Amino acid sequence: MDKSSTNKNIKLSDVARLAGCATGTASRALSRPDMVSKDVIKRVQAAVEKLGYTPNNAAKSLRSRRSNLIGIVIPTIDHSIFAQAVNALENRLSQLGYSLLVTTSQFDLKRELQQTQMLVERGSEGVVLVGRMHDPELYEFLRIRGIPYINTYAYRPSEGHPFVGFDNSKATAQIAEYLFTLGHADIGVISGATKDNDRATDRVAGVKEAYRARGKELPPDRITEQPYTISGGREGLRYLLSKGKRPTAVVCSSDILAFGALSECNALGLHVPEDISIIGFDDHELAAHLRLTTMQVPAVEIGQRAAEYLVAKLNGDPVPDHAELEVRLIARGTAGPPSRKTASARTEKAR
Amino acid sequence: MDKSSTNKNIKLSDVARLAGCATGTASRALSRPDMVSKDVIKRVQAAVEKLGYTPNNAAKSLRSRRSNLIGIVIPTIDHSIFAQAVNALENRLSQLGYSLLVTTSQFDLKRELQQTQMLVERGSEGVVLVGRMHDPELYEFLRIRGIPYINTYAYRPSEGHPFVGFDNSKATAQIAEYLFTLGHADIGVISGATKDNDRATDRVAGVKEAYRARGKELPPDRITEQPYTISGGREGLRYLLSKGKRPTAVVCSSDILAFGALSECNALGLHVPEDISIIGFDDHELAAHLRLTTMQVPAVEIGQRAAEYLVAKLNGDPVPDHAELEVRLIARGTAGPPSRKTASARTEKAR
DNA sequence: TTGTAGGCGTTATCAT
DNA sequence: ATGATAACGCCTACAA
Repeated sequence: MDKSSTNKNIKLSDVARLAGCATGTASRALSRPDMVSKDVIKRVQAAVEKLGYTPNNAAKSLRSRRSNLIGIVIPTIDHSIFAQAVNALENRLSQLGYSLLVTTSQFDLKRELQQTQMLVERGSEGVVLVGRMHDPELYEFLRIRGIPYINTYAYRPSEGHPFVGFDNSKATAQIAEYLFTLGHADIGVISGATKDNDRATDRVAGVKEAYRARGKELPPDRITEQPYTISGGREGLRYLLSKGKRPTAVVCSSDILAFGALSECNALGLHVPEDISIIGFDDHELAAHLRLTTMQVPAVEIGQRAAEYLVAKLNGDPVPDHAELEVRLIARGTAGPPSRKTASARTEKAR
Repeated sequence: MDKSSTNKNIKLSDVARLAGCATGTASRALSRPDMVSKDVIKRVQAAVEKLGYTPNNAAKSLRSRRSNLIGIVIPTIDHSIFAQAVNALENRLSQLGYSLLVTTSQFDLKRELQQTQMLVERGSEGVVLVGRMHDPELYEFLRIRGIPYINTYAYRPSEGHPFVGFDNSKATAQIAEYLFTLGHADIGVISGATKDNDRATDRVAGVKEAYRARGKELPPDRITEQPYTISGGREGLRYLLSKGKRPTAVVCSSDILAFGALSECNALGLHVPEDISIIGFDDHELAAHLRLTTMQVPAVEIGQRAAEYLVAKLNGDPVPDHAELEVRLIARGTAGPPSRKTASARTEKAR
């Protein structure tokens, strides 16, 4: 390592000169060592080392038309379930020789479109998207440019897009069915904002479908939309309690909401699951700790599979366009049979 | 929007031809509209629209020697406190016209070096680092190439590097001092792995320093290192209880560890804070919910400031190299005065 | 096996 | 204000 030099603009031709060969040869020595003599390779490597040469990726990309960059547009990174997937995605991409460009849509489909275009301009060869509903122009943009992409955290192959994830509405339908089996007949739903959010929308829809499958309907006042926060969950629970007879069970579309609901039950002196059952979604790191019954989401596998899918596509390798991953209902302590006695009208206590 | 064409390889010269001007003029029309006539701008924009032109970023970077890319190497994204900072960093960078390349070191300094070099090869103009201890070669690499960088989540200006963050050892010293003031004299520490992790190391050191400031020493068997998980926290608490008389308070170097410790106390029938005080670090989203007394860390501000610092440096704008951000001890329900009666030796219950 | 030379798409420079 | 031309650093035919 040459310590004194301020070797900023070392280029391959400098390496070649020092190694006593042509630039093209030096290039081959580095990227196709099998096409070059042992001796030259050694000299080139020595020169690289001595000069502290780093390839210029812009030039490489320009010439080779390959950036080795993958982009992801995520609603927000500040969400443990997405963070886990991004982490897994990055690790797998890194192993496969790709780097990850991360950007956020803030749950705004127009912004998602803009950010995707930006990622592509920046050279992303493939794009990871969250959910299944995107601006139609987004799909068109990707199609025209021939950029491979994959929808994650959702599964709806009939829509004709590549998916790695699970069907959100089937997942909550399964939760509701589980509650029905336990004996519940009156279920409330605390949802995150459904606008521009197909995961949230589908999760609410799943509960409705489960009702319909039993020939019933989920009443509109059994659904409340709240911000994805603890206090959103608390507020949601209070809302549900304020509508006449209280539901015997509550399905939350994220664990954070469920934590808030749990917290509010605690504050109100409601016993879980005796007085009311609460079920979450995600299997957050702390769900086990709080004994929350919840739906486990394969975030890590989603990240890994998305990486593998895109890289396979880019290499022209065959790879299925649809991977339905398993979600698993983890029965812990917050859901049980409804209590025999009719729920006493204690809603006034809820403010 | 031209729907039928498969406009992949539209270049600026195509736009220029359609707009009836020279390539260079078209370039200026897009990037320096003030140097070009209104008329040409309009024609160029129309041509861009019609052809669906997207600039080739590799060519742009190669020629202009600017990538508008910033890189970050983070131990893991899968950690709410880092996720928050990355989220804030990305949002701020996006506003400033930069994109973010994210990569992870997995708490390994050699890997951190490699990843940093990779980020720079990929064209990052600036680099965000976590912590203050890095491979010396990393600093050298950045210095030689003249790449601006900033250390985050730490503050030690005497080391001669740019910092935006807080002094981890001062923070835990403050926690220990708070406990001393409450009347505690025997404090245990549950730390994350300190290897290659200056934040963890400094946090342990802070408690030691607080002891020394009072002319005492923190006994080695009052410190345990555990993985950053709930069960790490539980295990850590059990370890501390297994060493003779139990400490009256425990400082955890992250909230996750504290949640585990709390959980274990609960399982053991230990009342918090009557029997034992527990303090965390981070002010995790759920800390308020669990009434955890903890140190609040300005993750969002760290992310924003890091973005602003690097962009200012790249623009040649003056900007201070050191920003010490405030941490704040949030007193909630898990720390209080030690109980009067001598703690009964109930350690055998802790397995 | 190695050298030579042209071009990837853009912006900068120098004219006009 | 605009046009022409030359790089930016690398890779890859093609020639030797």
